[in-house]
Amino acid sequence: MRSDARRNYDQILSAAEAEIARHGADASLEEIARRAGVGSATLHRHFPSRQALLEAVFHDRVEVLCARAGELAGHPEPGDALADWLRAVAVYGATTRGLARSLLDGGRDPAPPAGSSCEVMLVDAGSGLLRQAHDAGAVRPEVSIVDLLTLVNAVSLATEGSPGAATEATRLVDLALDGVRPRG
Amino acid sequence: MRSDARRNYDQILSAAEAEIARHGADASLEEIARRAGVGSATLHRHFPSRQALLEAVFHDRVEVLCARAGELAGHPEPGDALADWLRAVAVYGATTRGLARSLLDGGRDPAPPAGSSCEVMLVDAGSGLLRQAHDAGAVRPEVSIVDLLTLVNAVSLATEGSPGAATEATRLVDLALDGVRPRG
DNA sequence: CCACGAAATGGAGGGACACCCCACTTATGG
DNA sequence: CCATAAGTGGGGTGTCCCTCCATTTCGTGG
Repeated sequence: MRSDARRNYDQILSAAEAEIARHGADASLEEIARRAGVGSATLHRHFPSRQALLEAVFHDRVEVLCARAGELAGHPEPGDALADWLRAVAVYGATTRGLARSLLDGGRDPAPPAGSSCEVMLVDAGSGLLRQAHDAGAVRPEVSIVDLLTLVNAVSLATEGSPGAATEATRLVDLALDGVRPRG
Repeated sequence: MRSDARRNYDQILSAAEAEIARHGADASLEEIARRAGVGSATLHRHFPSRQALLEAVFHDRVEVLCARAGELAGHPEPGDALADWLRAVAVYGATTRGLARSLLDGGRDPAPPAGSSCEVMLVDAGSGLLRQAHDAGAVRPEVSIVDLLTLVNAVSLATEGSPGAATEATRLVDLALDGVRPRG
């Protein structure tokens, strides 16, 4: 990759990060190009679709979440480890504008870039935690990782943008984990 | 209201219904006006914002849901009645393109039209069912109707458009009601 | 050091959209 | 029947996404 191309790529990415933080997943691509100091054609060559740009912007953050799943893998209480991780995913999604929406669309679309999408990364990272939780009998056997991530992402989506989004998202995830009906 | 105005209003509404069913909440307002056989200015006068149009389109359907809540009010098992209703709301949202999105945005926005929005209608309708369920001890006391509708709407949003959306939505609502953790 | 080919660029332009203005049409009550 | 106010829609503006292509820039082999 030529050095000027790399420089432009990075500038676009950081402009996109700022703009998406301000306006969410629907941020104007032209405005991003403008702020990055490049022409719109350059943006479109580096990122052929809006989804591609979103994935690139959120890739680092999602990687952090995946790393957290790795740390939690050895936790003595697999059920708590899974719950902690799901809460973390929900909070990230609820507080990072556009992420939840991007994950939702990314999971729906024909998923052009094969297995490297953010959604796939999260599924892979969560699968291990869920397996351990299953083995420990801490999670109903019929629950899949896709179920859990769908639910958590839905919560992120629904709470994103509200004041106290993180608190709200955590509450709702806990509610789904424990159930609406009282125990006992 | 003059008779021709009323006629145009109705034509816009039915065109919007068809177009939103085809393209979701992002349907083109110009296309709706075109299919209704009116100018775009007419559409914008009758419905000052996209949200206003969506609310009008979904008003009837939401009313049906509210009526269903009324029917379920006298059910001998308040917990089951609430669960039935929440499932119905989730299925409606998941199978009616654009509804969930509309409810989400409607609940977030400054809500211009005071208390007549679809979101408020559902909150009102659900409050009675939840109170009865609370009294019967079938629902945790700290759970509010807004929590439940947010969760259910989130599920609708996340499953909308997928094949078998209704089944998927029902599954996830049941999961949230019973909890991810097994009962003991 | 330089010239050259490939890589990269960005501005212009096409097509679509939301929204607004304003000259014109039409329903309706007296 | 007609005056008037309500209602209309075509066209204009500004924005957006995306593509084409003439031009510039990089990096390398002589």
